[in-house]
Amino acid sequence: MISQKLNIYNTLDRKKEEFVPHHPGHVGMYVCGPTVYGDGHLGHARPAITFDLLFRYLQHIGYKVRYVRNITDVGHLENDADQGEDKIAKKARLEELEPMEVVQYYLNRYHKAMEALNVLPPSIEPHASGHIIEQIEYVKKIEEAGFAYESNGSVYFDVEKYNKSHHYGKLSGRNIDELLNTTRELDGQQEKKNSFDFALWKKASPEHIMRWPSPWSDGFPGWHLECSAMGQKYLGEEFDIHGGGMDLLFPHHECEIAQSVAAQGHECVHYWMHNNMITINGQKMGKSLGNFITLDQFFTGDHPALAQAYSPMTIRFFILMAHYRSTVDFSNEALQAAEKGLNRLMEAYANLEKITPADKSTVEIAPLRQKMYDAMNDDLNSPIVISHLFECASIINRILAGNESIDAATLAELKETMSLFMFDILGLKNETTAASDNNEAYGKVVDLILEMRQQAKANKDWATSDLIRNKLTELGFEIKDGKEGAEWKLAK
RNA sequence: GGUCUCUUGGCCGAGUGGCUAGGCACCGGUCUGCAAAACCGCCUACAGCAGUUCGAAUCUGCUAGAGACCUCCA
Repeated sequence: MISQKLNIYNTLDRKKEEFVPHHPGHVGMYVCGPTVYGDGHLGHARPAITFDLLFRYLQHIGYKVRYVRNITDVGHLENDADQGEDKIAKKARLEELEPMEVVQYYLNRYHKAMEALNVLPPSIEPHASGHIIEQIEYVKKIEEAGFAYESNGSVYFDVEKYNKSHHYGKLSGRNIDELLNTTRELDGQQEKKNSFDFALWKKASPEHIMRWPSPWSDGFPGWHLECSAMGQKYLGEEFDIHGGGMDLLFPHHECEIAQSVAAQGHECVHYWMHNNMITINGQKMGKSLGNFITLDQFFTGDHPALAQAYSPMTIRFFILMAHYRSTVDFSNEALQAAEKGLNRLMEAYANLEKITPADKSTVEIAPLRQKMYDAMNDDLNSPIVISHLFECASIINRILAGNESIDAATLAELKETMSLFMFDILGLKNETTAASDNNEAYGKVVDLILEMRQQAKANKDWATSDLIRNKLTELGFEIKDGKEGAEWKLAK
């Protein structure tokens, strides 16, 4: 166990707090996962990467973490549908597929994208559709506690009653009076006592495909229930961290708090963490606005707004270059800057192999290492960690240029520190070397060509030398001339 | 309309009362046959106005602009 005092920003109090786990040595964390009825876009990468960073760091500093990230495959209403049919059911009818076929298709693609982004799989990835019984039981508990009422086969949460003994709106900083006039007309509104009441169970209309039997009606669980039910099932009545996007703060997370307090008499989450949005032209990238770019489109470059393809690691690095609670604006310029910066770090790391240790060291690594820990402990300040990694890169380059020297022990420390923060904690990985190192014969051919160029240079045959270099560059190689011959690598 | 947040150099993006990150781009230099890469140097900003303070990008107020949530959305 590495002793680190981690501070995280708790949305509940709007300030940074020291993280103290409920059970010493263990962390339970729940993060709202995707609704799998479409391809993941850049916005989906943000919480995945943010909480992957937290997951990795918590494990690194010695916690045993159970990380639950759900898959939403039922329960959300389609707002543009006349009868409020289930999103997945609607998509299924359009494509004439089984609802679960649609779910499986997009889930597979989601997993593939996450793997490409080097996002570790969570400990448990429960499906809402696999937890209907738990959700029904949860509704019963809320009913027994007197905070729910049945109306025409549906069950609603009685917000007004709840608010008499608790504060509905404590997380999002709202109060019930403000909500009175600002709630939208929805299907089933006439069944509710108040417009701000939310559904715990919805009776299914005859054409609704996804439905389950319940004490109240054949129907489906309400919008906010799955996270409460599955969080409790796998992490207990009280657990440490609940994460998700800021756009889920209200009503989703607010309702979760109300549900858990109603069902079990107390709150269950100690730290609420929210990642900010990714914007495009200053506006939130989102499904409803139709301004999203899918992750696959980024990887292939196949989108009118993209000047080029961006590798998964460029996307990951781009997201980590900003703090998770800041908005980050998408642009080709910013992505290209991230790509170049990442290459620089990776090259510097690879260049560690070329360093010959000296007797004395003119550089110190320990203070840098501590600064990186400090940054992580300060609410996961990944941009600061990255700035120190660039400092490491600069040190390596200065050593190679002969401006600094390093002894063997410090060199080992430098390598270990960079590897720890770049690969283990930030979760970056080297994409380029893997591509160029894995075919020996092919590499030797390139070496041979460069040897021939070296001959030409020795003969001062600049025309031939430049021709070879230009042709290789055209083919996507990057040639670097050094004192002892040339080096090459495959440019991306 | 209500609630909340943001506005940092050419671009991206940290930073919350004095020590003024980092990346990308630009420019100058070293190196090179020429380039590239690398190294050295340069660029020193905090929307505007007023206030608090010995001192403010950082605190307070006002003004302007932008965004989020209030409806499924990461």
